[in-house]
Amino acid sequence: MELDERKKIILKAVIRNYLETGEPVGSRTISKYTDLNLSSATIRNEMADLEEMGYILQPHTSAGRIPSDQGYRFYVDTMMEEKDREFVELKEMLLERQDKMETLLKQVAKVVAQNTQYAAMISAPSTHRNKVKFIQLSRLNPEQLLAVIVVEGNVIKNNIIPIADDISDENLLKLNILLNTQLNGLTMEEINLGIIAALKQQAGVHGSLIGEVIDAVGDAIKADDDPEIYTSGTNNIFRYPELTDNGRASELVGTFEEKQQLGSLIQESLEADPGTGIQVYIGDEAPIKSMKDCSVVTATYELGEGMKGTIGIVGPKRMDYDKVIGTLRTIQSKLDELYKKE
Amino acid sequence: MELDERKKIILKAVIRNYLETGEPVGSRTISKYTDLNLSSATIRNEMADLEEMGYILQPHTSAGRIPSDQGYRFYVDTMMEEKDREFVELKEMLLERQDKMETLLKQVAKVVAQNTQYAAMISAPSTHRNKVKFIQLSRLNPEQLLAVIVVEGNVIKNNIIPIADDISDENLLKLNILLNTQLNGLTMEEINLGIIAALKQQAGVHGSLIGEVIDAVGDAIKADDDPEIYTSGTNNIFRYPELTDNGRASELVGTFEEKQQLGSLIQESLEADPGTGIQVYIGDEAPIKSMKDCSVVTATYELGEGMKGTIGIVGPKRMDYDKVIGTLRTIQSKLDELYKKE
DNA sequence: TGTTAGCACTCAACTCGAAGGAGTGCTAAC
DNA sequence: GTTAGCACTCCTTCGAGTTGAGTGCTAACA
Repeated sequence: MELDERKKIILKAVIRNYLETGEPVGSRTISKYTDLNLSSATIRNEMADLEEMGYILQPHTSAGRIPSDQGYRFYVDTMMEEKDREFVELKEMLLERQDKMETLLKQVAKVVAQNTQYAAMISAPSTHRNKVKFIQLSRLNPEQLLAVIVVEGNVIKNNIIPIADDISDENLLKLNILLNTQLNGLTMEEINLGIIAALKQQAGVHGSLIGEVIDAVGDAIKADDDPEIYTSGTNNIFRYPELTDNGRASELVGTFEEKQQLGSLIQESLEADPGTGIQVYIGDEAPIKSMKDCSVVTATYELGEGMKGTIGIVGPKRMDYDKVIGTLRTIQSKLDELYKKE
Repeated sequence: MELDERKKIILKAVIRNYLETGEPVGSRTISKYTDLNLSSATIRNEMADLEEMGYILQPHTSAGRIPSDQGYRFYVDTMMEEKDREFVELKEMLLERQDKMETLLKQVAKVVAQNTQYAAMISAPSTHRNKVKFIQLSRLNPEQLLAVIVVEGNVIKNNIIPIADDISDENLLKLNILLNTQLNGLTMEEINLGIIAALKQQAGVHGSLIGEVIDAVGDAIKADDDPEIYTSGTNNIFRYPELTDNGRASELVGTFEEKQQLGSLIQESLEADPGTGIQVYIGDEAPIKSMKDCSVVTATYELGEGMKGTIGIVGPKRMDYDKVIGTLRTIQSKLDELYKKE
């Protein structure tokens, strides 16, 4: 069977109505709601078809219809194609460029959660593809060196390196020059074991000490800080009984604490990004079991210089997709503006 | 009226029983539970007295008794006096000394939450009283300096300082020497505006540029990183209906996300610490409104060099105080061991 | 005087059935 | 193809009745 124009209108009306009220939608409501001027009986026939086709379903025999996952998917797909969403005016917007990335990200998560009334999460941009701008080794004391590495985007990494023997100022200076000339301009991704080995060779036969230090610097660069993810508005899930009834709240709250699980979701969305930067996962489509009754909308953001991160919004399937996507687009562009001048 | 020995035994029996079952305790239960060999009628008389004295209360006329806040307080106080708690064997213990403080703290929170089955939080040790070990300014590029400050305990702070004019290598070297000779050995707390002003004077009439840089270094030192607090096991609160019924879960989950509120609680417990390092807040005693139906147990820990932080456990009032306090004591000593050798 | 048995009473929790109502599917007529 | 009408379904709500745990009080007992 085909989804003819009238069925589409009815389907959309059902979904819109359900998004607003959260209650199953009956045929009489649709009959009044739309300007199709059809009786409820006719609508009933159409709705029976739509149910057979899998777009809507009945919680029980004598109830109205609610959208199925397939129905939501249809709605999201056609909506996204149909019109470019307008930007949304954000309330309590207070995004300023921050010294600390962390502060900014927490702010963004908060603004998003407050504006949408869903749970929000945000991942720190990966710096793997950022270029090393500056490396410095300093002697803290005879047993410890301090390595400071600055990459584009002013992300700073520190590492304290324990050393077996003291190192002379001269050697330290040489080492600093060597590291900077050889590594500056490379991305963290590019600095692999081969390059480290080559470095060691160039450092000459200064003995194992230098080798150790170079290894430690390499480690510091590669060190994959576990995925930094910040969340906000977790308690917004309590606004939606379908997410919290039957003790499901516990599972969801737990998931929001397990940053690793959220990380996998964000990873997935980065990989699957078709270019629009926005993706919608409905129910089982998200790779996290505890979110099977949720919808997740993710957006890739960019903070200049190719630093990409992801914002995610988690809410009930009857989420206000328009508003959420609008909010995310707005945030995307604000962040873009904020860091354009760099 | 006095709390005679028999009343104490009965009160403890009521509390113990309620901690185990979570159900109001009736007189017949006590009559069998204790070896007082008293009939339920006698117990009823005693319980009526205890209620009048405020140690227990009835949810409704025909129900058993549950402990009041005052009752819990009595229980905790006498228990804590009576015996030194034994340490508790921790399950899934995996505490290793970590390069990153953050990783360790998250681990501790997780271990505590898993072992107690309550919600746990931990604050990063304050470094205000730690001494500055090392300061270094480096030139990133003509417009930016990088300030790196290392304090005892190997805590590293970074700051990028924008400068109006380029600075010569010579001046930078001088500045570094000045900063290190003047500030090393002082605690972050001690470095106030007066000292900064004195520094500026010593730097001479090098003009406003140097002054600005010194100010920025001062700011970097004082910069109060907002209280780093990590939580784990938030979803454990769902194990206790009295915390989650009537939509109270939302408020609690929200509180666990608002690190600032948790910070005030931790601050309060640091200030009130009588020396034992362990404190119990029952109901309203904690300074956070949303925790009025909870008990909070806090413990101060120390990571060598006077770096003190706080661990907190939040659960229902009918918390297994013995186990919780034992767990915290165990953690305290493990952390102490872990960092003793520094 | 303290303890106990006995009894009437209270009140939350559970069960059950009836009533109400929203909504459907089907049929027959337009 | 559309619609009015009607029987049917099934969730929800409500009140009544029942149950059972537990109490407070009284009177008797050691």
